[in-house]
Amino acid sequence: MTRELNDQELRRREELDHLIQHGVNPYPYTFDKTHDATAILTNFKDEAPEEFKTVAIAGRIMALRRMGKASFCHIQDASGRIQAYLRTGDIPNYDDFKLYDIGDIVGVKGYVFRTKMGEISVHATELTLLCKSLAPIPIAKEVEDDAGNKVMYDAFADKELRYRQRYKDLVVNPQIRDTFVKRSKIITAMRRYFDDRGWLEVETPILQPLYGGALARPFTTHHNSLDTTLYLRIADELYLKRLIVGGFEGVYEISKNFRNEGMDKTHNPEFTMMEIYVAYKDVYWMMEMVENLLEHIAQTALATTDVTIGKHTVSLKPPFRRLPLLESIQEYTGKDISGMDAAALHIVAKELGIEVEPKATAGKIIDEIFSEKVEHHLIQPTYITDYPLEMSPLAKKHRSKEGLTERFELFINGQEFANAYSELNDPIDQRNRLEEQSRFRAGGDDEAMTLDEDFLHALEIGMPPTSGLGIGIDRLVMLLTNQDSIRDVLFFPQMKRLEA
RNA sequence: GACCCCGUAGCUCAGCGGUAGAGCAUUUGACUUUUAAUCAAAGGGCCGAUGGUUCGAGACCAUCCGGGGUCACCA
Repeated sequence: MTRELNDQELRRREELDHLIQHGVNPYPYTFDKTHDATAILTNFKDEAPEEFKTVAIAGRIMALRRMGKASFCHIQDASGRIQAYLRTGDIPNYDDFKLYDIGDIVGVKGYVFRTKMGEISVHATELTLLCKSLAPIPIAKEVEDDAGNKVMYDAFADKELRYRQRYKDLVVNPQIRDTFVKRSKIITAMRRYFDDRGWLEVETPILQPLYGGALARPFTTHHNSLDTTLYLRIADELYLKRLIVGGFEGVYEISKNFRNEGMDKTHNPEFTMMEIYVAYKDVYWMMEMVENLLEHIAQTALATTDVTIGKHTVSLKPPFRRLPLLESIQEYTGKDISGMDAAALHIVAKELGIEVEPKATAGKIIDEIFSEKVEHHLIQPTYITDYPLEMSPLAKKHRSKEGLTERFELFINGQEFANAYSELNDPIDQRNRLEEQSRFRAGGDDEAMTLDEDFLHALEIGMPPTSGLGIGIDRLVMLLTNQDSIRDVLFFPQMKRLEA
């Protein structure tokens, strides 16, 4: 498909042709870069300019001021921006420079100096075109007003275009790179924490013949050779547990999960989850591990445990508050619902002004009350513990509290961040619970779990006592980078396809 | 899925019934230390799409397509 070129695109193609006619390769192979822009800016000293007598920088031209026989441009590399000064006579190809544009990638060799206006710059002795840009980029200009505030002119602000063309967003709004650099640091810190403790990073199938380990609608696909339906995983859980059965004592996986559900500020159809399983541990051990882990990550990635998110400051310093689910409801509603059956809970929900479906089970109603009345209060890190059995088909029964499980969810800033159990390893109990899920499914709950015979067989071989945890990485990054939309922590968030 | 807002030049936006506008970007000219460089001139648009109302629609109405936001769904 060809598309009509606008005047700026046509002009750049003409310039490209001219450069080629002049013997310039507009797309050369390498450039020997010696310095990052920021390294020069921070290390250059006026009393010792000889330390920067020959530098080679490379990057994209982001601003261009031509003044006849001399020009200034700003060159942006991964570290930042530095000004280059180009003068006829100093470089042999100054005339070709007129065919360069904002957006072109260039290499500049030269010496560092400070201009009359005080800006540290590179005085070019060689100029090399490294990539001719054929499409114009938006130009963001930033200036400080009299009060010292930064004012943006012509920012690239259209969110749709920024998400669809993230490459352009990163060029024009380089400050957003910080979020993604932090994302990488967060994941690296987490990985290192686990590796240091001897737990093994593993990979398990994304294409699964049965989906399980969570309650969600899957994406469905088809394998041609096997002529069979496969599902994109909604969770790693059942495969990681098989590895614990196999004898590994600590395994974790950081990977994409896929859920075929609504999209909003905290949900993308593909998202990154970390799941870890450690043998011979229970959920109480896991609480201590998680709070230490989060402290470690915050210290490593942010150098502080006090995190600003929206209007709140959250402290990730251990220990985190622990609050049983039913007590949390009592604390925020004044209602003691312990021991109530579904009928009694329906009445309580009505008193609290919460609408629930008439056929809702006790677990669903409790969850509804929690979501409506408690969750948004949980700003500081809080472990909600002791979830009802029917809400937790893969968690071990509580060792002392009837009808409850050994489970916690971690809430921060009113959102769920982690979910963990003492993992159910009794194969007979597990079969009963999954069969109950099957009955929910038959009753119309299309998100109830499927029964995975092979997983049950693995449990029959025997899984040691194990604690497991899942942490939503995207939300963790949002928390630690003070972003309120998941789209701002994903390079390429899911968008609707545009018609041709 | 419901409701509200948005879609006009490469970018950011104004125009809200009467000949399509501004700033930046772009082009041409001047300028060998500029800083949103400056000065002078110029080009650039199926006003998201399709129907309708009207003598006349970028504007009003309807539908559709994209996006943002609230809510619902996501235990």
